[in-house]
Amino acid sequence: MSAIKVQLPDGSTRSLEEGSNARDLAGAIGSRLAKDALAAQVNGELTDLTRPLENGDVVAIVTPASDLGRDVLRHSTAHVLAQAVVRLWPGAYYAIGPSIRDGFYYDFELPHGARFSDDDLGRIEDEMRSIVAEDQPFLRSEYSIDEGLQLFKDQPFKVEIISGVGSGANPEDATEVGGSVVSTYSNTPEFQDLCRGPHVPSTKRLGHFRLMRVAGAYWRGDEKRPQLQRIYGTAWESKEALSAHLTQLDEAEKRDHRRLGQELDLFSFPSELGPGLAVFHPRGGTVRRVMEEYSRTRHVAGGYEFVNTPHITKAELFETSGHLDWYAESMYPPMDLDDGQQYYLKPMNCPFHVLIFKARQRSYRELPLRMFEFGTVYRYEKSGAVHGLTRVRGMTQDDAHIFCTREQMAQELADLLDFVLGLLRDFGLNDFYLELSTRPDVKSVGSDDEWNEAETTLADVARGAGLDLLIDVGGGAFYGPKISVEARDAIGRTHQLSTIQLDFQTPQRFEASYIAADNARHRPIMIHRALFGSVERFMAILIEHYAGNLPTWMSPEQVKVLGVRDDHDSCAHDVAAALRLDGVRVSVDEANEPLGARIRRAKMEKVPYILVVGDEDVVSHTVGVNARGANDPERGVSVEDFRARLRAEIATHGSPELARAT
RNA sequence: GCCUGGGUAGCUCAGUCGGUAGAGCAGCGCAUUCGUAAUGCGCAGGUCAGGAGUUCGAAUCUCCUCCCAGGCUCCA
Repeated sequence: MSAIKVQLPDGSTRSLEEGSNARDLAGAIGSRLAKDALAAQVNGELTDLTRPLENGDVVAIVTPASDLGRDVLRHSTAHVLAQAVVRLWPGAYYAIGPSIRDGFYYDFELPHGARFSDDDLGRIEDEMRSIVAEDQPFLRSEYSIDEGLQLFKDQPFKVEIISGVGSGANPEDATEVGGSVVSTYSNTPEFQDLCRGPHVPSTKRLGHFRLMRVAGAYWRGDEKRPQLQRIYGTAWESKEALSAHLTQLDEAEKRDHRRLGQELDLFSFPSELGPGLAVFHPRGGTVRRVMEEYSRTRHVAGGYEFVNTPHITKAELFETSGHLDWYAESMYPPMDLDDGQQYYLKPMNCPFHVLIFKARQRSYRELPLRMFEFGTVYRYEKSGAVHGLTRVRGMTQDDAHIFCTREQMAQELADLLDFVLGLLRDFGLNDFYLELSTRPDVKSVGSDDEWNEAETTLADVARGAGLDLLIDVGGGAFYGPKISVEARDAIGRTHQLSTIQLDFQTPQRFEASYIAADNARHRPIMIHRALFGSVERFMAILIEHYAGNLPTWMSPEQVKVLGVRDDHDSCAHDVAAALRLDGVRVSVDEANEPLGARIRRAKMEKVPYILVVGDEDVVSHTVGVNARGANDPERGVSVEDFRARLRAEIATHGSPELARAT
């Protein structure tokens, strides 16, 4: 009997009989591993356990509690979902069912125009559990393209995928099939699915899943093609992991900015105004004001000048800029005025800033010229796209446009990236990576040379920042590529925040120029940049990042002072007055309710500091300090000490709580 | 825009078979004077999202519109 040798991830080698597979290997290593094994990674390629190994292969056994393992079991759970749906709705078409972050989905079209409703999820889940209990093996078979077409002749979506692979029309289908071989998995003769694999050995290895929701999804993500119904599920390697995930979803829901916005009385969306139009209440208005004031201060220091522009304009402006060519659909419809002119609400600030640049002749000595505006724009977002403060129809951008020479742009961009990251850090975000979005396939203007230069310049700047850099192919604006700063929040979610776009086109379209040292006209280049993105969205992200516990410097109310009895109220007012001298936002909650009730209310309002004054404090000029997030209140803190502490915390934008939590 | 689900007091929600509207919190009034997350009693609060229809009778059934949620598409 000849033997083969395979290499393990730790570098050691094992001898196996010829024809052995990864399951045999796992068994040879240990019974525990054999029991856990879900799939294998052979020379970097994910495969079933049953595929025969070859001499010299590098083999890793994939187990459930790993990213690859979860991926495999989620994918297999998606197959079980499809099988369950076909059992319950004979004749259902099933399209694709990949694993995704935290789970999986599968897209279906039911016969006779039937549709899933939320109530169906329970029955489907029950059916899936019986399939799991039946301990069905996942068996792989391989066919030619023609055989595959015959096999799935009753499944139009599968036929399209197989034909697509044959013709090479959809390269991404190669992830469903594999090259020119059509592979399938069947658990029982009743259900067979087109799939590249790999899968777990048997359905009994699954089971810690839950179907989450049903949603519409266009076939191949194309809104012109039929809309299928997608069922989303989550699946994990253990009951504990599943329940931890569900708990985390609950936690995320508790910090949802829409919920906190209501609970903390920050903002609302009056239905009288229409979708995606928010009003900021006094408390939310305070947060906004603090954010804007801080941003202004930083921009002054950063060499920006401040401009203002109107909210509506004649159509001509957006014809020149090109926005009407690409974005007319998502602009509010024009107003037709008596003079025959059409006026639009502005969806962008940049063309206005170009006009300011053009208002007089410019010299190279003025460059870089940095114009900043909190510019309110209106975009007619599709009704299904609006979402809380993060996707609205009226928003204020912290928008600036920098006009500079080609020689200046690399340095200017590098300085800008530095400026951006510094500002974001001041708001308490500090885990970043960058994304470079390149020229879109169709929606774009300009020459290849210009785009190449712009992309190369941005890429160099991005790499110079020393952060991870991802490439988002085709994700740029129509006039130029962009760098976006992505930030991870306190619960690990990532948000696209600042964008920096390099634009050679707009100055040309508007024929902007400056006089250079050679006494000739030259074309400036333009950098578009927004740091918050929009004030509304950035506020939403911060609210969720801090779970509503905004750091003291941003809190709508920073201190609440409570007297123990009503004869302490005047002392409470004195303390508040002293703090107010320091610019602290402070109020007094007078003692006509029990202290505990007032403490509770202040806690629910997430006030950073609750000060209590009683008999001892009146005598010794002290307060009791109940800090948000601290375990125990302090007693007998001198008013002067507290003032100094608070001043320092506010000045440094400190967040003792977040520091405590991490 | 499309698919699914939803809209009852300021907020969170209950409301059975179609029989005429309910709780807790918040608000207001009175009493209570208290040392770190809920003092007691009382009062007031509703076009059941809006409109049309079926019915002796509609929060409840049907249709249309508006708004919200989760997705898909889109996101300068």
